[in-house]
Amino acid sequence: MSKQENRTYSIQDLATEFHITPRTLRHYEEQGLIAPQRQGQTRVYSGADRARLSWILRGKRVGFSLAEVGEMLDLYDIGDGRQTQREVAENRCRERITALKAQRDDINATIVELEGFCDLLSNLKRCEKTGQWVDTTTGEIMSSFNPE
Amino acid sequence: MSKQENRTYSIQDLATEFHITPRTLRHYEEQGLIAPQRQGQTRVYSGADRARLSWILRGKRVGFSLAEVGEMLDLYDIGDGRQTQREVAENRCRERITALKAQRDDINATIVELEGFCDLLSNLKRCEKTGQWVDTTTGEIMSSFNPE
DNA sequence: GAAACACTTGACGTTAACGTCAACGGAACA
DNA sequence: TGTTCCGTTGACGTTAACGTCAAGTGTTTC
Repeated sequence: MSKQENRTYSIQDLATEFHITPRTLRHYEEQGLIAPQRQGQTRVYSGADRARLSWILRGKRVGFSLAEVGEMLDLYDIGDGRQTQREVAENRCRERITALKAQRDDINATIVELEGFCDLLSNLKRCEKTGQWVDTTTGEIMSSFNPE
Repeated sequence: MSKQENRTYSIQDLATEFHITPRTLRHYEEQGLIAPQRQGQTRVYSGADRARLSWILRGKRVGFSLAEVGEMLDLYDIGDGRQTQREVAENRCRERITALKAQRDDINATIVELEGFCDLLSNLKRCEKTGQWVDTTTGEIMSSFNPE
């Protein structure tokens, strides 16, 4: 059904693909974020491991700590737990969503502000009159400059 | 023109308002992110300092390091520099915007996925058939569970 | 069968972003 | 005038997330 159901990956395979180092993968394993099979001593990663890694890295990109990523992954695993466990998981999950939305708002605000500043830089003509840069959050003047 | 043009703030004022510690403010000063006036030894923060702090903290919330925040603030200050300086600033700025948009995409994807998982938790009935949780990024099965 | 690889496990080093503590200074008040 | 608050400057401690060795174990390759 899937494209390649049971492919496996070496530590270097995943490291190269996701632009990280083998050390990083071992570190994630030490932290209990991922647990590949072994062939003797050598780690063998499955497709599910790869998906987990992808999740971990995206979690990192959005600002989660490894501990937080671990907690989120645990939530998935709790999916098959008892009713109360599931409710706890759902609440933690919704909290995260709320936090992420707030973070998205911060990012949007920053983008707007930086774009405004960029436009101001690329086209000073339109701002010769004011020559001031005002923070959109507080309405305070952060700095001023003199157009030529 | 502004509401309260020339108010000042003590280190504790700002610490309390922004839910940080005085130590943090001193640290930001050590890193050259902010430079309040002095009355003798004591730091006296202006409205502009407050705006700067607000910017710093939002930068942190969106995932900037202190060094990156410092660089961004420098860009603002370069606004009044020479033409070439300004072009450099604008490029760096646009790079940042691109990165922020990518980050926003990551956040949106994470929100979608978490919301899907939340819904799955809160209403298992609809998933009794599959009982599997699939990563949206890779299409790989991350875990499975048994509905009651 | 020796060399070259890829992988392993320690274990110590590093950087960022503060926390924490000691020791001190000046105003304000009982 | 002594204590109680802010505030200050060192300076060392801490945590997270790896980096960076060293030293050893298999496997393929010439």
